[in-house]
Amino acid sequence: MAVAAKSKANADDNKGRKASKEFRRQQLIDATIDCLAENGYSATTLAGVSDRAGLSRGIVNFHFESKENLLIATLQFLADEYATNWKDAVAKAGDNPVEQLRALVHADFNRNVNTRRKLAAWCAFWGEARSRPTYNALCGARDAAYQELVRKLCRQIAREANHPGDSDTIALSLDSLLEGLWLRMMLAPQDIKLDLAREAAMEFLRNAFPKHYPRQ
Amino acid sequence: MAVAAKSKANADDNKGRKASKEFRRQQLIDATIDCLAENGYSATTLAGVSDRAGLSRGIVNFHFESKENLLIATLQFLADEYATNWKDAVAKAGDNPVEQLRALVHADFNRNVNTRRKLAAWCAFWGEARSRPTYNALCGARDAAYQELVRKLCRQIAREANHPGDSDTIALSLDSLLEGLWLRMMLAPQDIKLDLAREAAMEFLRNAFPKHYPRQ
DNA sequence: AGCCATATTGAATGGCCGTTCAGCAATTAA
DNA sequence: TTAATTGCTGAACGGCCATTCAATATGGCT
Repeated sequence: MAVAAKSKANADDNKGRKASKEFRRQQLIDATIDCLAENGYSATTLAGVSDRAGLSRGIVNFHFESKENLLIATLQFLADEYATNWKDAVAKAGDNPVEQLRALVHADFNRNVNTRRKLAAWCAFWGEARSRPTYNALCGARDAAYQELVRKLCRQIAREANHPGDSDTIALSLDSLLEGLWLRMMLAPQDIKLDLAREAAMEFLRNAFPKHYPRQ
Repeated sequence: MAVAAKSKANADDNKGRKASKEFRRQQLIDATIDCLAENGYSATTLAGVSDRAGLSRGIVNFHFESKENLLIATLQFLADEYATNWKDAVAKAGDNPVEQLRALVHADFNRNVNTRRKLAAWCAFWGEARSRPTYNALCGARDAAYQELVRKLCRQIAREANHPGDSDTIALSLDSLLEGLWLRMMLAPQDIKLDLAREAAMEFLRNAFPKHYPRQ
């Protein structure tokens, strides 16, 4: 899905040999996400990926050198997309920390980033992250910059409100809650839809900072 | 570690051929948890498991028929242990919903259940759960009964307090927060220790039900 | 048209891993 | 001591899968 990248000015080179290197890479990354979502990490094979992309067996090694590289590139893509998403959202929210934090939370449930297949792919990498340093580094999905920003915003808001609790603890809870909601959406998608999850996260904000996120 | 089970009255049959069937199974399950934690799901092999258990190659198929069965038994063990842990904790907490919920939260950070290796094993299964119905069923770690109880307790407490928010939403957030904290403890164990995670969860309760969980 | 560069193919290769099973060793019963 | 039972072993087998690479197809260029 959503193959956006194109290297040069040539627009619609999407089929056959005309496809640029960048396009092929993205095509294979998309197929990999599909396979991860459908079969899990352990059952994701190069044969499966190339079949799904409608290309031949050797194609991945041609474009990525190895399976490992393909998987890293896939995770890298997910991480970049995720980071771009929340950075854009915050940038659009203006200067107010309260609005910025609200935007950050909403960004997590953006329909572009928060797809079933992408959720499942993230989760597949989480499962392997402990044993692979490279994955672990990229899997700090909500990476250092994200966490730092959440902490900063919580601190600002808490100071304004003379909030009794420790703002860093609230920031940690918020991070974890968002990740936990993603995990639940993966494990039990029938129970918890996007709107419900976002509502749960907003309810958290209302409880943590009642003055800044009033009800109704 | 912590191999407790023994089938009959014979106590210290822990080595050699005397080991009972149950003991061997548990020994292999423990080795599997170690391998999952160390190598991840995809790199967990029967050779690795039997090596770690100090037994021969064919041992797993002898006791479990197949690798798949071993993994299911391992997940089953983790799920049972987890369930026993929170049920015991709640039982000891008396009749008060407030105390019961507090006990439930604390149970999640019990040092018996919340180990690095067990966390990592859980996470390994989460990554595969989407594509394997059997795992998915068992991976509702905080299973139906657990979630039902959390909802019930939140409802009771919220009613007493005339709480403005929807108690089911708070219950969902709490579930997700706890799972998210587990995930974070796995992905970044150096950043977040047991005490910090528990503190974050308790802070959530204080914010959600300030009258019932007062500060200090 | 003819040529070159290069993207792509797919059969061949080799390694790894789950499974099998005939045999061995330990324990128990007779 | 002998026989029978049963836990356990580890070599052998077969299948799957990542990787390689010589051959081929394609598009751009002159």
